[in-house]
Amino acid sequence: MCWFYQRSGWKVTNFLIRCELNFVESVGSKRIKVISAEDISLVWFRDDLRLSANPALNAAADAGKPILCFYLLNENDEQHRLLGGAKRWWLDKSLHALSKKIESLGGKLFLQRNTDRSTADVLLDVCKSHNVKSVFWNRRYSTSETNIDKNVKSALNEAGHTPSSFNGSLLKEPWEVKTNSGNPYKVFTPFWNALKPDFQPNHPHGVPDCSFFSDFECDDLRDWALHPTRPDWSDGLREAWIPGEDGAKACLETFFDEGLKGYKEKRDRPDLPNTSRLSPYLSFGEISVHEIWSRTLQKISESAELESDGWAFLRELGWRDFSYSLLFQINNLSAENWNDKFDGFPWEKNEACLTAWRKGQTGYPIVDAGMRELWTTGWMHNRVRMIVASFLIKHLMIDWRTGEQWFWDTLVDADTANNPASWQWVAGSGADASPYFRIFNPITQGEKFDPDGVYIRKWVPELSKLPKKYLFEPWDTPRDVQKQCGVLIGHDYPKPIIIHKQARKRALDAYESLKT
DNA sequence: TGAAATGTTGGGGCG
DNA sequence: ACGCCCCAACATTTC
Repeated sequence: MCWFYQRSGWKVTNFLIRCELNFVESVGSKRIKVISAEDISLVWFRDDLRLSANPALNAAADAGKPILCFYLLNENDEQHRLLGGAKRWWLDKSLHALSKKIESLGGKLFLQRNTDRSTADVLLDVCKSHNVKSVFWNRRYSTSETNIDKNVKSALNEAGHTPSSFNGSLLKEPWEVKTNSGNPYKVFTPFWNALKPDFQPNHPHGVPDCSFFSDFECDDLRDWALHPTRPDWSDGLREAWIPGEDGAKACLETFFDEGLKGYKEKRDRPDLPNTSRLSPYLSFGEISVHEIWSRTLQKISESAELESDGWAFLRELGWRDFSYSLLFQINNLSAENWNDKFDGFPWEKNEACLTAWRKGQTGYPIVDAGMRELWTTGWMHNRVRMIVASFLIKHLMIDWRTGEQWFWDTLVDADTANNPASWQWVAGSGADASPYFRIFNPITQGEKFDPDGVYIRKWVPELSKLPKKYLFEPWDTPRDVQKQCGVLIGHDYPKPIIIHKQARKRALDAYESLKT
């Protein structure tokens, strides 16, 4: 069982406390030197771990002063949601890549960890110590993050520094897309129709010409111990991903070469390579969404047959902005139902079922394949995310927040906005949400979207020899066929933990009770 | 960016 | 030739 809980809450917390002590012991010996007579600029990297097409960095370059590149690992959890295990792994690699890139340009990334002070105090210290005049960053959009950033901004202003912020991660700022009456959209399609026509990508091109400030001592990334140990469960992640800006660019090109053509239809097929897999890069800001937009438009203009596929892909970028606009409007999108009717929903507590879901042992092959892909690679195909989410929420009737938290811990692309917005969409509590009575059938969804069973056989190898006829409902396999295929249902692979038809009825009854 | 139940239609088998 | 049944295929509605 140990492997299983390694990434979840309390162990991570204990782990952090250990590291915090180490840090406190070692920090006293470090002296931050103040050597520069000339003032410098600071670029505060957060969810924008890239040098190219980075508005904050470009603005700093335009200011003409040497640039101090700064990253703060915020583990002061009163305000900030701690990263899950998979993202901590990714962050480690991404910061390493960013450091190398900055070093190749003659600079250095200032790494600092924050466990007990306010972010504003940390920033003020750094600015004072290094004679920083101007501070540049790209904006974040959750309430907890905007609160932090507001505090930092006013603290810097009071102390005589000059903070300025930019849009580095969205197509448009949430407050820029409004209905005629001036309110934010609550339905995706009109939101998209309002955003799409006059959107002009405006992130700068390439890496700006600038000089870096690197005369400082800072934390060693290795001491942050973001990489998992005891056990190191990250092999599957390492095989699946190349975090960092170069990996992001390579990923985009691969998608253009192998996935874009046919995207509109095939993006729903987990057995095919037609999704972009850009989500983790986007969530860390390793690639500019404006750059993706213009490169896609360029592809469309080069080849007319990519028109509908290209726009289907851009529309998904629109969903990302839509999620952020919801995040921006609500105090805590991962904790509060967007639609407060759901506050009274009779969620079930069932640890055994929850564990089976997390481990990919529900007895429904398409669900288990997805959950195992997630555990192994830190990622899951979008169609399968909807299926497993629907299964947890509607078949097991477990609170969507529980699923959202599991995804937060295990996804390399766990996104502040997309993750909770999508869970709420499936639950029916979200904006423009899937109607409550839309309950995925985990058998027919498998048949429809993994028609040859390639995806299921890959991730649920114990079923790999089953003929297609039984692959989606393995419990119906005759005993002798089970023996021939080397899998005993109920022994080598679980019987379904819940009967679809009964679960469907139970969910419909529960949702019905909301109305009264 | 569903699924299931229910309703309708039309062709073929058959008395 | 006709009515009747069966049922697949499709359409509509209901959850």
